[in-house]
Amino acid sequence: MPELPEVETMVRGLRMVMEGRRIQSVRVFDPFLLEKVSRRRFEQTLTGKRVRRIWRKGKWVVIELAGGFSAVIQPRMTGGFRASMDGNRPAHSRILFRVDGPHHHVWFCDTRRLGRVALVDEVELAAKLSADHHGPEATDITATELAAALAGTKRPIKAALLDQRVVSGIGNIYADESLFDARIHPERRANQLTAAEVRKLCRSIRRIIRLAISMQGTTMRNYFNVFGEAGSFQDRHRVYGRKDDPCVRCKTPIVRANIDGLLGRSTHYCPTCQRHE
DNA sequence: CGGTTACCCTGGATGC
DNA sequence: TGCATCCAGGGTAACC
Repeated sequence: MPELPEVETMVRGLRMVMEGRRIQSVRVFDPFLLEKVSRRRFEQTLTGKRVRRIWRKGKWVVIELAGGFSAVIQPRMTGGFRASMDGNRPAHSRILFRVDGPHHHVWFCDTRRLGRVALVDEVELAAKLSADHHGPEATDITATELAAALAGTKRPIKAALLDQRVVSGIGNIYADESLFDARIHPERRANQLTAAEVRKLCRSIRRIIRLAISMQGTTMRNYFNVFGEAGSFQDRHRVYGRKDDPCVRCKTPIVRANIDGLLGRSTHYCPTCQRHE
């Protein structure tokens, strides 16, 4: 579920409960999520290590340990962390990190089990976070960078925005919201946007993603931060989840459609404000 | 190579 | 109430 603002919120919470602390134990309840590492090695490698730093790249969480190893977590659709002071297991909890702070228990929960967890050294970490997987961050991508990434592809602009190598951190919600803000139709071919449109889209992306971070992300159904609190950016959605509602700019009913090349994900837009020409 | 598709999972909502 | 069907904010391998 989470896109960049939700993952950023997640990471800020994790820092409060884990950063600088020592991991006392790790328990993997569902090894299915582990990527190329056994349950035993994952648990043993993390146990006893101090958490040096927690950060994110796009929608991926990095828990950096003293000594050089890092855990890289991809929450994908339904993954998230939950801190607690007692040992009660939350629903769908898959991994437990016990630390030496007041929030002794940090759980990784994932309803659909699509999330992935890797254990990497410095070299593997650099490879995982390279341009093979991630373009510039949506929080600060420049118009020059965006223009360069879009020039080479005739895919629909929305498909390009969902490609993490073009811009890192955007998912279905923020793609729709950014395109509405920039008044660009989601099916426009990426390489046919004018320079002015690319600049505008770039500003919209940065503005919306930053605003969403300040509002702790979007909670539609099951995203909550580390402390179980909902975000509030859903109150500012202009198109996502607003099918048939009047456009805030022109009153035209918002359309929800399936467009090609998006793996069946739904697309919301205003057919009047976002013209296809 | 760029672009598209199938698929990995589970559970809640919707429809009959 | 029960059951079938559809849908979900992601990412990647395999394919054309």
